Amino acid sequence: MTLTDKHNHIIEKAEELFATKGYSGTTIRDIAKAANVNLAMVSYYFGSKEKLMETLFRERISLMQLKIETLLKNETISPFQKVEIMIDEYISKVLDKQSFYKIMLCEMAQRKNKVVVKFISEIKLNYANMMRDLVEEGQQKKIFKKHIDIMLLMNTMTGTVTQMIMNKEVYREFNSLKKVSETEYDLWLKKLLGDHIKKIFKTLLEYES
Amino acid sequence: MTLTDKHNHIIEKAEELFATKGYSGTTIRDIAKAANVNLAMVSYYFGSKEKLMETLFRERISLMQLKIETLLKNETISPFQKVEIMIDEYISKVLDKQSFYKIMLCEMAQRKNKVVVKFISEIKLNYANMMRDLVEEGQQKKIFKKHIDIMLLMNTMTGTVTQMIMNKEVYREFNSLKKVSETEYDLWLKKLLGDHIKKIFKTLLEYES
DNA sequence: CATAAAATTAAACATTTGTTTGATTTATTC
DNA sequence: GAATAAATCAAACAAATGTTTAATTTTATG
Repeated sequence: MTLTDKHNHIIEKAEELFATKGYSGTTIRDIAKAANVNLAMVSYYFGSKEKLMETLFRERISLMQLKIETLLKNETISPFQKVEIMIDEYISKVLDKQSFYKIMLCEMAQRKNKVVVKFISEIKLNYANMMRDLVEEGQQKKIFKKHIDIMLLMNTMTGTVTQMIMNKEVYREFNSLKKVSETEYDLWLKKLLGDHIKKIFKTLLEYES
Repeated sequence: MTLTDKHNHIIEKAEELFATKGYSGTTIRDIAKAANVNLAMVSYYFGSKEKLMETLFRERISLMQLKIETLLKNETISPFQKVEIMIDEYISKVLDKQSFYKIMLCEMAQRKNKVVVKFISEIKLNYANMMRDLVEEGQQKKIFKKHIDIMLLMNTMTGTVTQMIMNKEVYREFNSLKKVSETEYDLWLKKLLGDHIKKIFKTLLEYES
């Protein structure tokens, strides 16, 4: 099924609404109004509300895939530099698609839609497998420690990023930061998260020198 | 408003349902059936579905509060040992109340119910303030580093725990672990998470020796 | 331009929703 | 034990829900 501009427009609006009101909390009428199309169009284009959700996931998940084949082969950069690149790429993707990540989070908590859960599990495994490849390279070069719990490590990364996004307001309040624009804040957050997670990964991965 | 056994029974069932189906995805009929009471009883006892949710939060949030006044005054244990105790206590509470934490997560992502968002923000600030006190003690004793981002640190803890809970199945699959009972797995998870987070906190808080 | 296909619409459909009602049963109080 | 209050119930309510229909408009095709 190839998606037209109309499809994508509806998906975009649905994504925003699902993120702020939840799947069940969002009505087809909400989506139709936000997308400026007739109520019947949603069913006409996607079949049903559930199928719209699944199409949204199919569409977004593919964008979320990390690609490191070329990165892995590159001999000019160190294993940990590769890990750093992967961290940066992950943070960029999440900050770029915050709405979708919120939906993913809630869907994973509730595990209601089996198709959606499968998508999320797959991307989780994809991330972990990439990281495993990177870690194994570092281990073979005797730079990284043995017995690394890859998925625990990944969950520290994904968890930290998720929490920082979901608690932006609380973070600002606690640190009494001045109000800046959303994009400006996100840019700063990207740097903060990158440095923080890299520091954690460094101590967990590398041998003390 | 003092809660009777009947109140608590309905709250408990509602909690389970909200966690697995979401707030909007759960109907009053669902709750009534699960609690084995008449449909009208929910409104009779709580006023409305929304007020039931808020009562649930008021009830659970108070249980979640960390208490460290006595801990802070205790001179016989080191600042980092205090941090370790706090980490253990947090993990225990979350693992004990996984359903509620899932609800918190989704509610914080959606920020629809202002009363609920306020409760969650308060507990977040409560945790951060406790940690700030502990960190400041360690800093005064020249054991902890300066310029610690308390809330970033806390979000790494809460995020890691959350992700490990939400991705239990994926974790097991990735590590091809054998199926054990839920409680058995949680006990093991508690240890794993405790060690992991303490290690992270140690490197982020203490000066290298 | 005529015809077929695709897109769009308002209206209707049957369910499901949260909440209320008014009667009935149970518990409490004097 | 009568009177009052609290708890429970089935039924009803209007509003909202996802989906479909059948008519109309727009677009594409020869």
